[in-house]
Order: sequence, then structure tokens, then C-alpha cells
Amino acid sequence: MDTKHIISTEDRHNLLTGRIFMHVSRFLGQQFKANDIGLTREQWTILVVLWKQDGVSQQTIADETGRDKPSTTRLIDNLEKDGYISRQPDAKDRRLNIIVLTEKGKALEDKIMPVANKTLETLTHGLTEAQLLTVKEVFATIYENIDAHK
Amino acid sequence: MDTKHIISTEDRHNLLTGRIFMHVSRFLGQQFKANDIGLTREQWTILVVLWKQDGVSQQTIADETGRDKPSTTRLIDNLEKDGYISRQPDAKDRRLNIIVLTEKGKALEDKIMPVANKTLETLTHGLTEAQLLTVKEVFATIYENIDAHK
DNA sequence: TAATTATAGTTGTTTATGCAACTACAAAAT
DNA sequence: ATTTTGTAGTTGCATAAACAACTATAATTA
Repeated sequence: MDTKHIISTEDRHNLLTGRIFMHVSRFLGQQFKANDIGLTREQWTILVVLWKQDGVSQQTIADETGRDKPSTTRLIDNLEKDGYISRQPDAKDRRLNIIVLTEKGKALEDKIMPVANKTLETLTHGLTEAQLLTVKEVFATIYENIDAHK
Repeated sequence: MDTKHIISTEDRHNLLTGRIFMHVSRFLGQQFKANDIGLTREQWTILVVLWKQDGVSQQTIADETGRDKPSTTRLIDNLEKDGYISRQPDAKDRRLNIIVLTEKGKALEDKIMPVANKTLETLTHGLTEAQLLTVKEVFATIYENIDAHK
């Protein structure tokens, strides 16, 4: 037995099939629901961008959340329909939609973020900073590997 | 500055929003497509279970891949429609569908797995065994944290 | 300035997920 | 033996993602 290879090919596959993400995603959605938050996990990621910096283009949101444009368009459709944001034409570049939080959208931050943070704590309970740092490094390397392949 | 906290809350959020998984998933799908593999990443995860152990119930596949039953039903619908697998009634328990690979499904393994393994190598290029082991441990802890919360 | 190229956003289509509600069958309890 | 409870699988509905094809506008270049 080759003790150098403590990670099997199967392990590697498991890391990449997204199982963990599916579970985390489901769990976060359930926590939202249990706290009467009528937002999907995906919609929340859009609002996080806007809470950090209000008034950015859809393309910026797409880049920040790692989505393509069509997916972003539709998430924004739904958020606008539910009254959390509004699209406003950019004064200088008529191609751009500037996405702006409504009062309802702004107010939501204080309701959701405690739930998100608590969920985050639950999920990372028992993990060390060193472990999380390694995960961060690993993810960064994977991003680089993908980019290098384009 | 508190040097103990090298991982910010924002970092933690990034780890959990699934961005990395979206990118990995997209990349794997693109590699499949580039190699003329007419399977989705999700369908592939089902076949991986069957290549390891042919003739299991849908529930087993659901458990192994971390999906709920409806999702599994529909993935199996599509795989059956495309002729990779077939549903067979269990002799002893008439509730069960036993999922069996067709010849076409069996033959696919030799075509896909080299592509999947190569993609895996590309993605994990430059990562050490120790780093991957840590990721494995972190994921295991997160699973435990989710289970403990039910 | 006119033509070309690039960018921002939308729409159509296919596939997948989550949850709830349902049917069919099996196992356990009474 | 009958009722109750649990398990396997399906269907309906809403949301989301990937990709391709499209429109509108801006920037480049010839």
C-alpha cells in the first residue's frame, strides 16, 4: 500500500461532484425558510453584492457571483418582481442597467444576515482557522487551474 | 489586527455560496462536451454509482449521490430514455426498482472515465495530498454539522 | 465618417433541484 | 387479521443553471 496516497481517486471525485455543496445549499435554504425568509439562496447572493455596494451593473453582479448573464438576468427579474431591487438606466452608457436596492431590499439585510451568519457558524463548527485557510487556498488554486485552461 | 482571524466572515461566506462548485461543474460539463460525451455531469454521477455496483435501487442511488428521490427519479428517467440503464422490478420487494446498466451504459465507462480523471487532474494540479486531505476532513465535518442539526 | 468589433442585457430551450403531495407496497403494532 | 406506520417511487410546481442566439448600444479601426 502506497501510504503517500492518502487521498484516493474516489475521494478526489467526491470533492468535485458537488455533493457537499448540494447539502450546504439545501441546509441554507431550509434555514431561510425556517426563519420566514422568502428568498432563495441564489437571490441572497445577489443581494449580498448590493449590500456591499449598491448601484452596480448586472454584469458586475454576474462577475461577483460567478454566474453567466442569463442566470443573472433572471435572478434580477425575480428580485425586481418581489420589490427588493429596481433596474435603472445608466446615464452615460445606455447598454447598462444599474441595479439599485429598494427600501425593502435594504431593510432585508438586518433580517437575513444574522440567519446567514448563524448558519455559517453551525456549518463551520469545530473547524480551525488553519483548515479553512487551506480550503480557501485549494479553491483559489482550482480557480487558477480552470482559468489556465481557457 | 487580530492575526488569529486570517479567514474573514466574507471568506467563510464565499466558501459556502457554491461559487467554486458552479465553476467546477461548468468546467466538467464543458470537458464532457468537448470530448463528444452526450451526458450531463449529473447523469455521470449516477452512472459512477452503477459502474461501482450494478443493480441497485433508486433509493440507494439517491443516497450515494446525495440527491432526493424526485431528482433521482428524473435523472434515471433521462438515462433510461437514452438507453444507458433500465428499470427492473425487484423479485422480493415490489416497491423497488432495480437499476441495471445496459451494454451501452457499461461501454460508456471506458469512454468517460479517462475524461473525468483528466479533468480531475487538471483541476487539482499543484495541490498537495495534505491540502486535499484537509478539504476532505473539512467536508466531513460540515456533513456532521448538518446531520447534527436535524 | 462608415464599417467592424466588442459589450450589456434578454429570450428560448433543455436539464436539474427542492419541496409537497401523492400511490403502491411492506413491516410493525394491536 | 386489521390497522397503522414506514418506505420506494412518481408527479406537480417553482426556481435556477448552461448554452446558443438574439437586440441594442458603445468603442475601435480603416
